[in-house]
Amino acid sequence: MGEKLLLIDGHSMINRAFYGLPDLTNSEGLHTGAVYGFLAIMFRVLEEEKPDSLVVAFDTHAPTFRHEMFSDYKGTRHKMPEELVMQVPLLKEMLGAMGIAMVSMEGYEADDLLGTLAKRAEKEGMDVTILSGDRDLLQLASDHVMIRLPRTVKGQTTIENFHAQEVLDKYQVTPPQIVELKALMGDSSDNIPGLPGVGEKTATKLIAAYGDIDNVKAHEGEIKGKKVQEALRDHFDLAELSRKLARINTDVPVEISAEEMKTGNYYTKEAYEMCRRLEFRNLLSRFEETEIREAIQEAEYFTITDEEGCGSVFRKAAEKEAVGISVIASGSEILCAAAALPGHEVYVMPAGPDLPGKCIAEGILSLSGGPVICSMDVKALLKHAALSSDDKIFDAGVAAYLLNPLKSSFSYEDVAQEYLGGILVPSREELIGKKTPEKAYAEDEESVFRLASASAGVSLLSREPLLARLSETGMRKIYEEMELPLIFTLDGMEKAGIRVKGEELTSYGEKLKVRISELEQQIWQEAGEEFNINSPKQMGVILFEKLSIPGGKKTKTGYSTAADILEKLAPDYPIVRDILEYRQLAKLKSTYADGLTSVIQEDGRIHSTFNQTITATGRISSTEPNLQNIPVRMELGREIRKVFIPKDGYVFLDADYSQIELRVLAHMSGDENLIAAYREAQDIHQLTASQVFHVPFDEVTPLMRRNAKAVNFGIVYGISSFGLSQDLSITRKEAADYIEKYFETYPKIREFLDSLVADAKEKGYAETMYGRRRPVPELKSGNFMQRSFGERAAMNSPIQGTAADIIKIAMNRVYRRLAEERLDAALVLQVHDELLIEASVSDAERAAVILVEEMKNAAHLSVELEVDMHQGNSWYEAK
DNA sequence: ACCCTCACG
DNA sequence: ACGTACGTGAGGGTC
Repeated sequence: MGEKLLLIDGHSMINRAFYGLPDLTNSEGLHTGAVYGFLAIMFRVLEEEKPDSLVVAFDTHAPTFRHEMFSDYKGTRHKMPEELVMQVPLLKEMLGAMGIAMVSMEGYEADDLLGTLAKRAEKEGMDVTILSGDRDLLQLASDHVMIRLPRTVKGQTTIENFHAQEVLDKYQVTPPQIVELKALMGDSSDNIPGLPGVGEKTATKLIAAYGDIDNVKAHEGEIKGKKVQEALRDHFDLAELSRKLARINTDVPVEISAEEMKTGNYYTKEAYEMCRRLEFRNLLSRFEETEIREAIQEAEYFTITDEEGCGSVFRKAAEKEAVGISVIASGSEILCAAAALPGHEVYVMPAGPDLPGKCIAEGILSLSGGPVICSMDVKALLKHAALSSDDKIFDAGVAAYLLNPLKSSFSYEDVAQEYLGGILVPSREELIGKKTPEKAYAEDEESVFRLASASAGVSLLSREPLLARLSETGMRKIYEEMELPLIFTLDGMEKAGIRVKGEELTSYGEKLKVRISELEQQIWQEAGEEFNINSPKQMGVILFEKLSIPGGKKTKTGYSTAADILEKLAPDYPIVRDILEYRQLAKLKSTYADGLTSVIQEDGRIHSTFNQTITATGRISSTEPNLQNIPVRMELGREIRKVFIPKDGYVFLDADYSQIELRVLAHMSGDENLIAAYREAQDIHQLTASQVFHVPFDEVTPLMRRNAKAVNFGIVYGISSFGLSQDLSITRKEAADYIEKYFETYPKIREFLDSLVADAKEKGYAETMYGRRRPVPELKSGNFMQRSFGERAAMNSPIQGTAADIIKIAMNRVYRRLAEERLDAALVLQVHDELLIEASVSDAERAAVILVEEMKNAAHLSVELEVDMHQGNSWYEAK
């Protein structure tokens, strides 16, 4: 294979990085985002291409031969914003520090230098890659010159590659003809003039048919379209000029030796120092973790296809200090697994005739008590191998979540990007696209092997850097003592599931269906026409246009038909009342009656998934189905809870914290008044009303209590007078008045909330009592709305998050004690401040004591944690 | 894919 | 002036 040369279009790439990525500044206020973006993509391409030589070309300030030809020519260096101009010397300094060759030459653009160097290298038999953001470079593509154009779609950068053939495929013209195209259509970004009336479509058609503009001119008479004919006749000189401007000069007298271009070690001391100065933390780890990069790049891969081989892999793994494991499965059936061992070895084990999935599972289980078992998702692993909470495990997904709970997913490639210095691992998307691993496995085993290997490898290699970051951020303790045990607690709940009376759920649905049909007819009659009541758009038109009900616009897309709007209209319009009832019933039927029925498994139970790495605040979430939003507030919906029942001979124990968030607030703020209120009161909202409105406790009216309760909620959410006014349907002024009175009564609460905001502004994150962090980047926003949101999040997250921490502690303790004391009882649900246990009748009493005790004692605050517990033969009864 | 609506804490 | 309460997930409609 020939030598490989990588050429980078310096200005176009830094421009791309500047506009495509968020700006960064270091602590001295230096703008660095574009430099970072440039380096990130450069490293990515370097690792993909592994070139033997590398040159970065830059434009100069001086006018070029094109300006001499055409005074209006703009070129690529016009009008760069100051923040970007400042970064060019920084980039050059960094490249210099890394020993990377740079070229620029007065009178020529970077394009011309790239073209010249590419042609020369090609002549010498080298393969050339040009990295640029500028499509004009496509004219240089050939069989040995590849143009790579990065594109960012939804935050994901992909690179489009063009040899001559791809140019032809995509543009219907050869690379040299790109110039002819531009001659006809011009280019507004360079200010290259085009022929009037000729756009991309016409230009492509003409060049594809005639080859070049001279031949187009020669056949002027045949060309359809009077306008185009006229343009060719009157302005052909313009096209000739544009062609000259567009054509890259591949014969520039640029001098650079082969020796200068040779790649060496980029990770020099100078470059390291500069990364420190610019605060490129991700890049820094590249310098520190070259061994890790080598590990991935130089790992040896083995495929194991029989039991014996599988056995020896796990025996070998058992001797190691740590091992990375990933499993690809279809339901409960293992398709393949990968084990990554220290020392750059990765074993892929596809299940097959000589290697049953069960053996792989046993192999994983055999690691129990041995090495640290590392995985991107330990809970998923537990579905195949029931490791114990005493085993040493590392969960890279959970660790990465704690370090940044705002990310939507914790894939191995993200973890590699952030914590392994952006080492190159094939991304999931590249390997299997949008297909499920199951489907991809059926089509192409190999790609799934690589997926499993990458996942296992990254989980192993990321352990040290992730643990180090957890220690640095003070979250090592909650990782180890709260989140790791929780994996087993949640796994237990998922495996337990909850029994559901399927037939009753169905008949409940049918009952709803009858009433829904009645309402539908009624509504259509009242509307005077049939329409889709489920469509807010159609309903908006019916209500606010056809029936001229006042209530006007609300959303961007049209009329709001949300319940709070409709409720205000209900007293005056029967149709609105019917719609509200219809909506309620339709929701119950689709989401709950039908939705839950469809997820009842063969054991007659529903097994939800409890997600530990989703929420910004530290709460858990529940999916497929969501069992944390089963109706309770309205009686009709609440009835659904009657179908959730314990198995025969068992009962439900349901315990929930009473106002845990408000109690957390009382404790964290240290407000003596609120603390005292909790120590005395039967009813905190009534007492708040009494103190805020200055009336004796016994004279608090229901309305006053309701208002005080809303204020209490509002405080927890990060109070705003607007929000409160909406909730209570009062004016903003009245709401502001309530808030003011509240803060007068509980002065330390105001101080506390202010301090949360100030703290988060300074540190960039909000923090729970236990040290769990939630970044709040919105606090830095110049946008008032965004910033206000950040302030509310900074007030709410420590409160909601601390409550979440407390119930996690309680869950783990309950789970452990039920097991240790060998009670016939299991946790089955968590609903943020509520735990549900299914206990055998004989052990119910003892389980109840454990449940209440552990919940109350999960934290010792300056106010008691009060717990209400009920027993019942359905969730409905136990609540 | 995104919006709207609505169920829960 | 800005036009919102905090945190979730699911279903249905629309483009």
